[in-house]
Amino acid sequence: MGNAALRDIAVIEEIPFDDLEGVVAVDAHNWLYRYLTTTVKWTNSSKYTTADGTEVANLVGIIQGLPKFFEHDITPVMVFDGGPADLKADEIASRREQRESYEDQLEVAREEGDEVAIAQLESRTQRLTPTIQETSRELLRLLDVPIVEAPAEGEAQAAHMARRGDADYVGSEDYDALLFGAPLTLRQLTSKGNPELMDLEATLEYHDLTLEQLIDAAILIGTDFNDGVHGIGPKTAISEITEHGDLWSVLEARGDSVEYGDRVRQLFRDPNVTDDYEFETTLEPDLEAARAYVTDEWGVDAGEVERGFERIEESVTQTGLDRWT
DNA sequence: CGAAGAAA
DNA sequence: TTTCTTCGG
Repeated sequence: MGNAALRDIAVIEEIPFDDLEGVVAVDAHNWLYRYLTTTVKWTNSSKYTTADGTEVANLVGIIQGLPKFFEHDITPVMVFDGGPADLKADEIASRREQRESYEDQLEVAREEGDEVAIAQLESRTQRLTPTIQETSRELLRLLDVPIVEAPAEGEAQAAHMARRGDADYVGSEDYDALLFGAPLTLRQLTSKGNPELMDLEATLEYHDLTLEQLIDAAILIGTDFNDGVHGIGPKTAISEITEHGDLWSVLEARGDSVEYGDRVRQLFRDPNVTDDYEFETTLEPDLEAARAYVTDEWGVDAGEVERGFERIEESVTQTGLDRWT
């Protein structure tokens, strides 16, 4: 099940865009997914599909979404989910292998009934096609937007970067970021109004919990990787953890059990992340190449991306996008 | 995922 | 008051 109940636990406040400054490690999958579901929805979907049926809504989404960052003092770093770490010229074959490898792993997990592994793989596999991943990366590269390849969940990697101080915020709609230990998470970066700031320290302080206890509470409620205990919502989860200390004590006291509790706990406490990344925050986008890529190479209607490019261009000429160094 | 209404 | 369920986006 989902874990929308975390919203009731997390300390979240609206923050003016102009108060933001620094680097935001964006969960690229979530960010892109947003446009693939919403942008396509209310407009003519054929507009975002080429003659041979290739989805290009992601390109439109990127061009419409990036100005949000550029027009304010925040540099996006796009963190992609685990997959091929290297995107060179001869990657088609290896990418296919990678996909099949995921499929195989999923198959094995299903056969074994390993619910946690299934959930984990599905969260990575979802529905960003290889083409979408590839064209997104290429467009971002032309725009000089940094990309980081996560070994597994992009969410976890982004949180890791924020914890190390290499990013000031994690950008994601997902409350899981909190459980992965992201100090500050920005939500609603795509929509019109101001974003929300989710504060881990404030959350822990408010409930007088440790991060480990917060994770345990979340497991009781239910996460993307496990079903919670029936009858336990945010309120009782917090009070039970507070009373008994940790997950196992709570379960023992109530005579309840939770499937794969230890696995899920480990998933959040010690996620698969890497220190092997590097990026510059001084952006030098090649707008001409980006325009050509989107309109000429992929045939996107120029009108669809005109305003977005203009906004990016204005940001570039006015600020050079190099305020951060 | 969020909102709203039912159920507990 | 809190949790469960359903439905819309």
